[in-house]
Amino acid sequence: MRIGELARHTGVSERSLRYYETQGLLAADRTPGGHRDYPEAAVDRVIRIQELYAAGLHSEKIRQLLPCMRDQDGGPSTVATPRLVADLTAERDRIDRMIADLVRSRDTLDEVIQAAEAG
Amino acid sequence: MRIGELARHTGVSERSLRYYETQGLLAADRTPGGHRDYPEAAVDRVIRIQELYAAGLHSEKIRQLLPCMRDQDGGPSTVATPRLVADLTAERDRIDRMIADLVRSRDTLDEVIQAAEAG
DNA sequence: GTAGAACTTGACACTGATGTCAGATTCAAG
DNA sequence: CTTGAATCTGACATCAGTGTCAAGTTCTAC
Repeated sequence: MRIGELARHTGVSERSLRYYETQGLLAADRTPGGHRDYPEAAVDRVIRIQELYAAGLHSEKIRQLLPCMRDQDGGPSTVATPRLVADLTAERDRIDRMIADLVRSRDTLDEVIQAAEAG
Repeated sequence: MRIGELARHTGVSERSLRYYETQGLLAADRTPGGHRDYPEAAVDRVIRIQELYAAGLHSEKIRQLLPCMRDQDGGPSTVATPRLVADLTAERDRIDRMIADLVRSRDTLDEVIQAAEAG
């Protein structure tokens, strides 16, 4: 799969896909001419990466995390080191707080929206 | 209440509190010498503002939204215009998607953490 | 082989809330 | 008063992913 197709399938820009590669998050084979050639599994991986970015993780953490994730191919996965587990636990808690904040904001918006629709 | 105390009570930096003022989000009385003097209700308001920023709303949207929120004092609140309601509904849906993404990321982290603790 | 679409690398810009620093002023307590 | 803590304004930096443009190369279909 070429980069344009992958971009279309994931909704992630080509620019970002190339950036992910420089960050060591997404490998690609190359055609003889140098064009990137992605496997099918790249679609799921890119979506995961995008989600983790949205969750506020930085490239480095994602890079450490990815090999520990259960692969869609069912391939072998590395086990996280204690240090990484500690980091990820902190991230997990941060995400929990973020979710709680978002729910409160959503409730705030709902309240205003409903007040307007009722008025 | 002075800015330092407000910062301590809300966990938001003085820098940010001054910035909120420039954005029209947070008004303050002034002492004769020019120091800001906040009412008690500012604490709740700042926390709300912070949550809305965290939810990805920009200053302008928050500025439009704030007068429509039910005030902690139970004071009168403006009703959102149809245009604003449309905007807020879009934001609400975006936040919903964001929450769903975060939950997926949290699950991903949990999976890796649990795999490490089991291993 | 040729035209046009797709891809390559590299560089620069931007966003927008927040950190930080400097120099001046005000406040509060002794 | 005086002194030190707190606050003021203004300016500049930062972060990190992403947008965008340029000039050149490769791919694909006719």
